Amino acid sequence: MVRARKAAAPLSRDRILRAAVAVADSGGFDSLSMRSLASELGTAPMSLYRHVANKDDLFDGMIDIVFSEVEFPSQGGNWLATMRLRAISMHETLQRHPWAIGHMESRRRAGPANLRYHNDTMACLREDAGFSFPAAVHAFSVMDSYIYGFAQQENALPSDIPAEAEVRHDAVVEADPDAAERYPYLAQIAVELRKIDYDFSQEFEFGLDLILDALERMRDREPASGKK
Amino acid sequence: MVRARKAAAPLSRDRILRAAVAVADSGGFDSLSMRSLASELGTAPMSLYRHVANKDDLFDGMIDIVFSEVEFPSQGGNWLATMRLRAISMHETLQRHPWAIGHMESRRRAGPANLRYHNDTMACLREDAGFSFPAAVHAFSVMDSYIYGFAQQENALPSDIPAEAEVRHDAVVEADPDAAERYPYLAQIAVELRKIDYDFSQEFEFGLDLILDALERMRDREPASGKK
DNA sequence: ACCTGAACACCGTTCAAGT
DNA sequence: ACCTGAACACCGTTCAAGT
Repeated sequence: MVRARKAAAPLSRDRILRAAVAVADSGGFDSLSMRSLASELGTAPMSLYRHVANKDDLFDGMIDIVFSEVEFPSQGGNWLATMRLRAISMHETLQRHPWAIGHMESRRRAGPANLRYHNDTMACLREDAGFSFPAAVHAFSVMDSYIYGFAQQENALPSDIPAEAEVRHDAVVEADPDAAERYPYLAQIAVELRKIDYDFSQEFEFGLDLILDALERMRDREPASGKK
Repeated sequence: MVRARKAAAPLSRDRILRAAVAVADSGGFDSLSMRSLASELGTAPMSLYRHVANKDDLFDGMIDIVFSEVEFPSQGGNWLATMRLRAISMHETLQRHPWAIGHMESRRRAGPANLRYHNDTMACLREDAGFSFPAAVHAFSVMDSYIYGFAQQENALPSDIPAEAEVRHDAVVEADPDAAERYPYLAQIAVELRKIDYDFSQEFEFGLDLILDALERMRDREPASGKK
Protein backbone atom coordinates (compact mmCIF):
# COMPACT_ATOMS: atom_id res chain seq x y z
CA MET A 1 0.00 0.00 0.00
CA VAL A 2 1.36 3.28 -1.16
CA ARG A 3 1.26 6.47 0.84
CA ALA A 4 -1.71 8.68 -0.10
CA ARG A 5 -0.81 11.48 -2.51
CA LYS A 6 -2.00 15.03 -2.35
CA ALA A 7 -5.64 14.73 -3.47
CA ALA A 8 -6.49 15.44 -7.15
CA ALA A 9 -3.15 16.97 -7.96
CA PRO A 10 -0.67 14.47 -9.32
CA LEU A 11 1.77 16.41 -11.46
CA SER A 12 2.16 15.10 -15.00
CA ARG A 13 3.64 16.38 -18.24
CA ASP A 14 0.17 16.68 -19.72
CA ARG A 15 -1.21 18.63 -16.77
CA ILE A 16 1.79 20.96 -16.86
CA LEU A 17 1.45 21.58 -20.61
CA ARG A 18 -2.26 22.36 -20.36
CA ALA A 19 -1.69 24.72 -17.46
CA ALA A 20 1.08 26.45 -19.41
CA VAL A 21 -1.24 26.97 -22.40
CA ALA A 22 -3.90 28.39 -20.07
CA VAL A 23 -1.43 30.80 -18.46
CA ALA A 24 -0.12 31.99 -21.85
CA ASP A 25 -3.67 32.37 -23.22
CA SER A 26 -4.86 34.50 -20.36
CA GLY A 27 -1.80 36.50 -19.36
CA GLY A 28 0.29 36.54 -22.52
CA PHE A 29 3.48 34.65 -23.20
CA ASP A 30 5.58 36.99 -21.07
CA SER A 31 3.53 36.10 -18.02
CA LEU A 32 4.53 32.45 -18.36
CA SER A 33 7.59 31.67 -16.28
CA MET A 34 8.64 28.45 -14.61
CA ARG A 35 7.89 30.21 -11.35
CA SER A 36 4.43 31.51 -12.32
CA LEU A 37 3.50 28.14 -13.81
CA ALA A 38 4.59 26.32 -10.67
CA SER A 39 2.60 28.63 -8.47
CA GLU A 40 -0.45 28.12 -10.72
CA LEU A 41 -0.06 24.36 -10.20
CA GLY A 42 0.64 24.68 -6.51
CA THR A 43 4.16 23.29 -6.66
CA ALA A 44 7.73 24.43 -6.46
CA PRO A 45 9.40 25.62 -9.70
CA MET A 46 11.96 22.84 -9.57
CA SER A 47 9.27 20.16 -9.40
CA LEU A 48 8.36 20.92 -13.01
CA TYR A 49 11.77 19.78 -14.16
CA ARG A 50 10.85 16.22 -13.35
CA HIS A 51 8.35 16.30 -16.25
CA VAL A 52 9.85 18.77 -18.72
CA ALA A 53 13.52 19.07 -19.62
CA ASN A 54 13.51 22.87 -19.68
CA LYS A 55 11.42 25.81 -20.82
CA ASP A 56 12.11 25.05 -24.47
CA ASP A 57 10.81 21.51 -24.05
CA LEU A 58 7.75 22.94 -22.31
CA PHE A 59 7.18 25.23 -25.30
CA ASP A 60 7.53 22.31 -27.72
CA GLY A 61 4.72 20.56 -25.90
CA MET A 62 2.55 23.69 -25.90
CA ILE A 63 2.94 24.11 -29.66
CA ASP A 64 1.87 20.53 -30.26
CA ILE A 65 -1.30 21.17 -28.27
CA VAL A 66 -1.99 24.07 -30.64
CA PHE A 67 -1.47 21.84 -33.69
CA SER A 68 -3.83 19.29 -32.20
CA GLU A 69 -6.65 21.85 -32.19
CA VAL A 70 -6.56 22.42 -35.96
CA GLU A 71 -9.49 20.75 -37.71
CA PHE A 72 -8.65 18.61 -40.70
CA PRO A 73 -11.27 16.83 -42.86
CA SER A 74 -10.46 13.19 -43.57
CA GLN A 75 -8.74 12.35 -46.81
CA GLY A 76 -10.60 11.73 -50.05
CA GLY A 77 -12.74 14.85 -50.34
CA ASN A 78 -12.52 17.94 -52.49
CA TRP A 79 -9.01 19.28 -52.06
CA LEU A 80 -10.03 22.95 -52.19
CA ALA A 81 -12.64 22.47 -49.48
CA THR A 82 -10.15 20.54 -47.33
CA MET A 83 -7.40 23.14 -47.67
CA ARG A 84 -9.87 25.97 -47.11
CA LEU A 85 -11.21 24.46 -43.89
CA ARG A 86 -7.72 23.63 -42.67
CA ALA A 87 -6.59 27.23 -43.26
CA ILE A 88 -9.62 28.76 -41.57
CA SER A 89 -9.26 26.42 -38.60
CA MET A 90 -5.54 27.22 -38.24
CA HIS A 91 -6.40 30.91 -38.38
CA GLU A 92 -9.00 30.54 -35.64
CA THR A 93 -6.65 28.41 -33.58
CA LEU A 94 -3.95 31.06 -33.76
CA GLN A 95 -6.47 33.70 -32.71
CA ARG A 96 -7.11 31.63 -29.57
CA HIS A 97 -3.38 31.20 -28.90
CA PRO A 98 -1.64 34.34 -30.18
CA TRP A 99 1.54 33.45 -28.29
CA ALA A 100 2.02 30.57 -30.76
CA ILE A 101 2.18 32.91 -33.78
CA GLY A 102 5.63 32.80 -35.29
CA HIS A 103 6.59 29.58 -33.52
CA MET A 104 4.53 26.89 -35.26
CA GLU A 105 7.28 25.91 -37.67
CA SER A 106 10.35 26.71 -35.62
CA ARG A 107 10.26 23.82 -33.18
CA ARG A 108 13.15 21.44 -33.60
CA ARG A 109 11.34 18.50 -32.03
CA ALA A 110 7.97 18.17 -33.74
CA GLY A 111 5.23 16.49 -31.73
CA PRO A 112 2.71 13.95 -33.06
CA ALA A 113 0.00 16.53 -33.87
CA ASN A 114 2.58 18.59 -35.77
CA LEU A 115 3.69 15.55 -37.80
CA ARG A 116 0.11 14.57 -38.51
CA TYR A 117 -0.76 18.10 -39.68
CA HIS A 118 2.08 18.22 -42.17
CA ASN A 119 1.60 14.65 -43.32
CA ASP A 120 -2.12 15.13 -43.94
CA THR A 121 -1.55 18.38 -45.80
CA MET A 122 0.86 16.71 -48.19
CA ALA A 123 -1.52 13.75 -48.54
CA CYS A 124 -4.35 16.10 -49.58
CA LEU A 125 -2.21 17.98 -52.07
CA ARG A 126 -0.73 14.83 -53.61
CA GLU A 127 -3.74 12.50 -53.60
CA ASP A 128 -6.91 14.62 -53.49
CA ALA A 129 -5.55 17.48 -55.65
CA GLY A 130 -3.21 15.35 -57.73
CA PHE A 131 -0.32 17.81 -57.60
CA SER A 132 3.14 16.63 -58.60
CA PHE A 133 5.59 16.60 -55.69
CA PRO A 134 7.24 19.96 -56.56
CA ALA A 135 3.83 21.58 -57.16
CA ALA A 136 2.58 20.28 -53.81
CA VAL A 137 5.60 21.82 -52.06
CA HIS A 138 4.93 25.14 -53.82
CA ALA A 139 1.27 25.07 -52.81
CA PHE A 140 2.07 24.13 -49.20
CA SER A 141 4.61 26.92 -48.94
CA VAL A 142 2.46 29.71 -50.34
CA MET A 143 -0.62 28.73 -48.32
CA ASP A 144 1.14 28.46 -44.98
CA SER A 145 3.26 31.56 -45.52
CA TYR A 146 0.02 33.45 -46.04
CA ILE A 147 -1.75 31.88 -43.05
CA TYR A 148 1.10 32.52 -40.64
CA GLY A 149 1.87 35.98 -42.03
CA PHE A 150 -1.74 37.05 -41.85
CA ALA A 151 -2.04 35.91 -38.24
CA GLN A 152 1.10 37.84 -37.42
CA GLN A 153 -0.22 41.08 -38.92
CA GLU A 154 -3.66 40.64 -37.45
CA ASN A 155 -2.16 40.07 -34.03
CA ALA A 156 0.04 43.15 -34.36
CA LEU A 157 -2.85 45.36 -35.35
CA PRO A 158 -5.21 46.79 -32.75
CA SER A 159 -8.74 45.41 -32.54
CA ASP A 160 -10.55 48.52 -33.76
CA ILE A 161 -8.48 49.30 -36.83
CA PRO A 162 -10.35 52.35 -38.21
CA ALA A 163 -10.31 54.07 -34.81
CA GLU A 164 -6.69 53.20 -34.20
CA ALA A 165 -5.67 54.33 -37.69
CA GLU A 166 -7.13 57.72 -36.84
CA VAL A 167 -5.43 57.89 -33.46
CA ARG A 168 -2.10 56.89 -34.92
CA HIS A 169 -2.42 59.33 -37.74
CA ASP A 170 -3.20 62.11 -35.29
CA ALA A 171 -0.09 61.17 -33.30
CA VAL A 172 2.03 61.28 -36.43
CA VAL A 173 0.67 64.69 -37.44
CA GLU A 174 1.25 66.02 -33.95
CA ALA A 175 4.87 64.87 -34.00
CA ASP A 176 5.43 66.17 -37.53
CA PRO A 177 3.16 68.98 -38.82
CA ASP A 178 4.22 68.28 -42.42
CA ALA A 179 3.09 64.65 -42.14
CA ALA A 180 -0.22 65.25 -43.94
CA GLU A 181 1.63 66.41 -47.06
CA ARG A 182 4.43 63.92 -46.71
CA TYR A 183 2.21 60.86 -46.24
CA PRO A 184 -1.07 61.66 -48.02
CA TYR A 185 -2.00 58.00 -48.49
CA LEU A 186 -1.72 57.27 -44.79
CA ALA A 187 -4.10 60.15 -44.16
CA GLN A 188 -6.41 58.59 -46.71
CA ILE A 189 -6.31 55.26 -44.88
CA ALA A 190 -7.35 56.92 -41.62
CA VAL A 191 -10.33 58.53 -43.36
CA GLU A 192 -11.44 55.76 -45.73
CA LEU A 193 -11.32 52.86 -43.27
CA ARG A 194 -13.98 54.57 -41.19
CA LYS A 195 -16.16 55.16 -44.26
CA ILE A 196 -16.24 51.51 -45.33
CA ASP A 197 -16.53 50.26 -41.73
CA TYR A 198 -13.48 48.08 -42.18
CA ASP A 199 -13.25 44.68 -40.49
CA PHE A 200 -9.89 42.98 -40.81
CA SER A 201 -11.27 39.54 -39.99
CA GLN A 202 -12.94 39.40 -43.42
CA GLU A 203 -9.60 40.14 -45.01
CA PHE A 204 -8.28 36.65 -44.26
CA GLU A 205 -10.67 34.82 -46.54
CA PHE A 206 -10.13 37.27 -49.38
CA GLY A 207 -6.41 36.48 -49.58
CA LEU A 208 -6.98 32.79 -48.92
CA ASP A 209 -9.42 32.46 -51.82
CA LEU A 210 -7.17 34.51 -54.09
CA ILE A 211 -4.38 32.01 -53.43
CA LEU A 212 -6.58 28.90 -53.63
CA ASP A 213 -8.02 30.09 -56.97
CA ALA A 214 -4.53 30.65 -58.32
CA LEU A 215 -3.45 27.19 -57.17
CA GLU A 216 -6.50 25.61 -58.78
CA ARG A 217 -5.58 27.30 -62.07
CA MET A 218 -2.00 26.08 -61.70
CA ARG A 219 -3.32 22.56 -61.15
CA ASP A 220 -5.39 22.70 -64.34
CA ARG A 221 -2.25 23.62 -66.25
CA GLU A 222 -0.13 20.79 -64.81
CA PRO A 223 0.79 18.24 -67.52
CA ALA A 224 -0.37 15.13 -65.69
CA SER A 225 -3.81 15.97 -64.40
CA GLY A 226 -4.24 12.67 -62.55
CA LYS A 227 -2.04 11.34 -59.76
CA LYS A 228 1.75 10.83 -59.62
CA MET B 1 35.63 76.62 -25.86
CA VAL B 2 34.15 73.37 -24.72
CA ARG B 3 35.99 70.74 -22.77
CA ALA B 4 37.38 68.02 -25.05
CA ARG B 5 35.17 64.91 -25.15
CA LYS B 6 36.32 61.34 -25.18
CA ALA B 7 37.76 61.00 -28.70
CA ALA B 8 35.49 59.61 -31.45
CA ALA B 9 32.88 58.32 -29.05
CA PRO B 10 30.11 60.82 -28.39
CA LEU B 11 27.05 58.75 -27.52
CA SER B 12 23.97 59.51 -29.62
CA ARG B 13 20.63 57.85 -30.29
CA ASP B 14 21.71 57.05 -33.82
CA ARG B 15 25.00 55.49 -32.74
CA ILE B 16 23.20 53.43 -30.12
CA LEU B 17 20.57 52.20 -32.61
CA ARG B 18 23.17 51.18 -35.18
CA ALA B 19 25.24 49.38 -32.57
CA ALA B 20 22.10 47.57 -31.37
CA VAL B 21 21.32 46.41 -34.93
CA ALA B 22 24.91 45.18 -35.31
CA VAL B 23 24.76 43.24 -32.04
CA ALA B 24 21.41 41.64 -32.94
CA ASP B 25 22.63 40.79 -36.46
CA SER B 26 25.75 39.05 -35.27
CA GLY B 27 24.71 37.47 -31.98
CA GLY B 28 20.95 37.10 -32.34
CA PHE B 29 18.26 39.08 -30.61
CA ASP B 30 18.73 37.26 -27.30
CA SER B 31 22.32 38.46 -27.13
CA LEU B 32 21.15 42.09 -27.13
CA SER B 33 20.73 43.42 -23.62
CA MET B 34 21.12 46.92 -22.28
CA ARG B 35 24.23 45.63 -20.55
CA SER B 36 25.77 43.94 -23.61
CA LEU B 37 24.97 46.96 -25.78
CA ALA B 38 26.56 49.34 -23.28
CA SER B 39 29.69 47.25 -23.06
CA GLU B 40 29.86 47.17 -26.88
CA LEU B 41 29.75 50.97 -26.86
CA GLY B 42 32.17 51.31 -23.97
CA THR B 43 29.68 52.92 -21.59
CA ALA B 44 27.66 52.09 -18.54
CA PRO B 45 24.20 50.53 -19.10
CA MET B 46 22.46 53.50 -17.50
CA SER B 47 24.11 55.95 -19.87
CA LEU B 48 21.96 54.56 -22.69
CA TYR B 49 18.82 55.76 -20.99
CA ARG B 50 19.76 59.33 -21.75
CA HIS B 51 19.14 58.60 -25.46
CA VAL B 52 16.47 55.88 -25.44
CA ALA B 53 13.47 55.74 -23.14
CA ASN B 54 13.70 51.99 -22.57
CA LYS B 55 14.37 48.75 -24.43
CA ASP B 56 11.09 48.98 -26.30
CA ASP B 57 11.97 52.43 -27.59
CA LEU B 58 15.36 51.06 -28.62
CA PHE B 59 13.60 48.29 -30.54
CA ASP B 60 11.30 50.82 -32.25
CA GLY B 61 14.35 52.62 -33.56
CA MET B 62 15.98 49.38 -34.72
CA ILE B 63 12.86 48.41 -36.70
CA ASP B 64 12.82 51.75 -38.46
CA ILE B 65 16.42 51.20 -39.54
CA VAL B 66 15.26 47.91 -41.09
CA PHE B 67 12.41 49.67 -42.95
CA SER B 68 14.88 52.25 -44.23
CA GLU B 69 16.87 49.50 -45.98
CA VAL B 70 13.98 48.37 -48.17
CA GLU B 71 14.37 49.52 -51.76
CA PHE B 72 11.38 51.21 -53.33
CA PRO B 73 11.27 52.44 -56.94
CA SER B 74 9.94 55.96 -57.33
CA GLN B 75 6.30 56.43 -58.17
CA GLY B 76 4.97 56.39 -61.71
CA GLY B 77 6.34 53.12 -63.05
CA ASN B 78 4.79 49.75 -63.73
CA TRP B 79 2.97 48.75 -60.57
CA LEU B 80 3.80 45.05 -60.86
CA ALA B 81 7.51 45.75 -61.24
CA THR B 82 7.42 48.18 -58.31
CA MET B 83 5.59 45.77 -56.00
CA ARG B 84 7.80 42.88 -57.08
CA LEU B 85 11.02 44.77 -56.35
CA ARG B 86 9.67 46.04 -53.05
CA ALA B 87 8.77 42.48 -51.99
CA ILE B 88 12.10 41.02 -53.01
CA SER B 89 13.96 43.82 -51.26
CA MET B 90 11.94 43.37 -48.07
CA HIS B 91 12.65 39.64 -48.22
CA GLU B 92 16.38 40.24 -48.55
CA THR B 93 16.31 42.84 -45.81
CA LEU B 94 14.63 40.39 -43.43
CA GLN B 95 17.24 37.77 -44.29
CA ARG B 96 19.91 40.25 -43.17
CA HIS B 97 18.01 41.07 -39.96
CA PRO B 98 16.14 37.90 -38.92
CA TRP B 99 15.51 39.32 -35.44
CA ALA B 100 13.09 41.81 -37.08
CA ILE B 101 10.85 39.03 -38.46
CA GLY B 102 7.47 39.15 -36.78
CA HIS B 103 7.98 42.68 -35.45
CA MET B 104 7.75 44.91 -38.54
CA GLU B 105 4.07 45.70 -38.09
CA SER B 106 3.75 45.45 -34.33
CA ARG B 107 5.47 48.68 -33.33
CA ARG B 108 3.14 51.18 -31.74
CA ARG B 109 5.28 54.19 -32.63
CA ALA B 110 6.08 53.99 -36.32
CA GLY B 111 9.25 55.76 -37.43
CA PRO B 112 9.64 57.86 -40.60
CA ALA B 113 10.94 55.01 -42.78
CA ASN B 114 7.99 52.85 -41.65
CA LEU B 115 5.50 55.60 -42.53
CA ARG B 116 7.15 56.20 -45.88
CA TYR B 117 7.09 52.48 -46.73
CA HIS B 118 3.38 52.17 -46.08
CA ASN B 119 2.54 55.48 -47.73
CA ASP B 120 4.49 54.63 -50.90
CA THR B 121 2.92 51.17 -51.10
CA MET B 122 -0.59 52.64 -50.99
CA ALA B 123 0.47 55.31 -53.51
CA CYS B 124 1.66 52.64 -55.95
CA LEU B 125 -1.50 50.54 -55.57
CA ARG B 126 -3.84 53.49 -55.91
CA GLU B 127 -2.09 55.58 -58.57
CA ASP B 128 0.16 53.26 -60.59
CA ALA B 129 -2.11 50.22 -60.44
CA GLY B 130 -5.36 52.17 -60.28
CA PHE B 131 -6.93 49.97 -57.60
CA SER B 132 -10.00 51.23 -55.74
CA PHE B 133 -9.35 51.90 -52.06
CA PRO B 134 -10.81 48.59 -50.84
CA ALA B 135 -8.97 46.64 -53.55
CA ALA B 136 -5.71 48.35 -52.63
CA VAL B 137 -6.17 47.34 -48.99
CA HIS B 138 -6.84 43.74 -50.08
CA ALA B 139 -3.74 43.69 -52.25
CA PHE B 140 -1.56 45.25 -49.54
CA SER B 141 -2.78 42.72 -46.99
CA VAL B 142 -2.26 39.60 -49.07
CA MET B 143 1.19 40.65 -50.33
CA ASP B 144 2.59 41.58 -46.94
CA SER B 145 1.05 38.60 -45.16
CA TYR B 146 2.86 36.42 -47.68
CA ILE B 147 6.17 38.30 -47.42
CA TYR B 148 6.25 38.26 -43.62
CA GLY B 149 4.96 34.69 -43.35
CA PHE B 150 7.48 33.39 -45.84
CA ALA B 151 10.35 35.07 -44.01
CA GLN B 152 9.11 33.53 -40.78
CA GLN B 153 9.04 30.01 -42.22
CA GLU B 154 12.34 30.42 -44.01
CA ASN B 155 13.95 31.62 -40.81
CA ALA B 156 12.51 28.71 -38.85
CA LEU B 157 13.77 26.16 -41.33
CA PRO B 158 17.38 24.98 -41.29
CA SER B 159 19.69 26.12 -44.08
CA ASP B 160 20.13 22.73 -45.74
CA ILE B 161 16.53 21.62 -45.95
CA PRO B 162 16.88 18.28 -47.75
CA ALA B 163 19.59 17.10 -45.33
CA GLU B 164 17.67 18.33 -42.31
CA ALA B 165 14.44 16.76 -43.54
CA GLU B 166 16.26 13.43 -43.58
CA VAL B 167 17.79 13.93 -40.14
CA ARG B 168 14.47 14.94 -38.67
CA HIS B 169 12.69 12.05 -40.28
CA ASP B 170 15.29 9.64 -38.91
CA ALA B 171 14.76 11.11 -35.45
CA VAL B 172 11.01 10.67 -35.75
CA VAL B 173 11.35 7.06 -36.88
CA GLU B 174 13.76 6.33 -34.06
CA ALA B 175 11.34 7.74 -31.50
CA ASP B 176 8.37 5.96 -33.07
CA PRO B 177 9.03 2.83 -35.15
CA ASP B 178 5.54 3.01 -36.69
CA ALA B 179 6.22 6.54 -37.98
CA ALA B 180 6.99 5.42 -41.53
CA GLU B 181 3.51 3.92 -41.87
CA ARG B 182 1.80 6.64 -39.90
CA TYR B 183 3.36 9.56 -41.79
CA PRO B 184 4.13 8.24 -45.29
CA TYR B 185 4.10 11.71 -46.86
CA LEU B 186 6.71 13.02 -44.46
CA ALA B 187 8.93 10.13 -45.43
CA GLN B 188 8.34 11.09 -49.03
CA ILE B 189 9.43 14.66 -48.33
CA ALA B 190 12.69 13.46 -46.84
CA VAL B 191 13.39 11.38 -49.94
CA GLU B 192 12.09 13.65 -52.71
CA LEU B 193 13.68 16.90 -51.56
CA ARG B 194 17.10 15.36 -52.03
CA LYS B 195 16.18 14.12 -55.50
CA ILE B 196 15.15 17.54 -56.79
CA ASP B 197 17.98 19.30 -54.95
CA TYR B 198 15.54 21.62 -53.26
CA ASP B 199 16.44 25.23 -52.59
CA PHE B 200 13.90 27.12 -50.49
CA SER B 201 15.17 30.54 -51.58
CA GLN B 202 13.60 30.01 -55.02
CA GLU B 203 10.31 29.28 -53.35
CA PHE B 204 9.77 32.93 -52.41
CA GLU B 205 9.41 34.19 -55.96
CA PHE B 206 7.08 31.37 -56.92
CA GLY B 207 4.50 32.40 -54.33
CA LEU B 208 5.09 36.09 -54.94
CA ASP B 209 4.40 35.78 -58.67
CA LEU B 210 1.38 33.57 -58.03
CA ILE B 211 -0.09 36.34 -55.88
CA LEU B 212 0.93 39.20 -58.18
CA ASP B 213 -0.61 37.40 -61.18
CA ALA B 214 -3.83 36.90 -59.26
CA LEU B 215 -3.90 40.58 -58.26
CA GLU B 216 -3.31 41.65 -61.85
CA ARG B 217 -6.29 39.54 -62.93
CA MET B 218 -8.38 41.05 -60.15
CA ARG B 219 -7.39 44.51 -61.38
CA ASP B 220 -8.50 43.71 -64.92
CA ARG B 221 -11.90 42.75 -63.57
CA GLU B 222 -12.34 45.92 -61.50
CA PRO B 223 -15.23 48.06 -62.87
CA ALA B 224 -13.31 51.33 -63.11
CA SER B 225 -10.07 50.43 -64.83
CA GLY B 226 -8.63 53.94 -64.54
CA LYS B 227 -8.01 55.84 -61.33
CA LYS B 228 -10.33 56.51 -58.37
C1' DA C 1 22.05 69.80 -13.76
C1' DC C 2 23.60 65.87 -15.48
C1' DC C 3 25.41 61.25 -15.02
C1' DT C 4 25.77 56.58 -13.19
C1' DG C 5 26.76 52.81 -9.47
C1' DA C 6 24.14 50.15 -6.38
C1' DA C 7 20.03 48.00 -5.64
C1' DC C 8 15.45 45.87 -6.69
C1' DA C 9 12.52 42.55 -8.48
C1' DC C 10 12.54 39.50 -11.57
C1' DC C 11 14.35 35.37 -14.86
C1' DG C 12 15.97 29.93 -16.14
C1' DT C 13 18.63 26.60 -14.36
C1' DT C 14 22.48 24.27 -11.43
C1' DC C 15 23.68 22.03 -7.50
C1' DA C 16 23.86 20.31 -3.23
C1' DA C 17 21.41 19.40 0.73
C1' DG C 18 17.51 17.28 2.41
C1' DT C 19 14.24 13.15 2.84
C1' DA D 1 16.24 7.28 -4.99
C1' DC D 2 13.66 11.02 -5.50
C1' DC D 3 12.55 15.78 -4.56
C1' DT D 4 13.39 20.70 -3.89
C1' DG D 5 15.32 25.08 -1.40
C1' DA D 6 19.17 27.98 -1.90
C1' DA D 7 22.20 29.92 -4.94
C1' DC D 8 24.15 31.51 -9.42
C1' DA D 9 24.39 34.26 -13.32
C1' DC D 10 21.79 36.77 -15.68
C1' DC D 11 17.81 40.48 -16.95
C1' DG D 12 15.37 45.75 -17.39
C1' DT D 13 14.80 49.52 -14.76
C1' DT D 14 14.45 52.56 -10.35
C1' DC D 15 16.53 55.48 -7.36
C1' DA D 16 19.56 57.86 -4.83
C1' DA D 17 24.08 59.19 -4.39
C1' DG D 18 27.74 61.25 -6.66
C1' DT D 19 29.84 65.19 -9.51
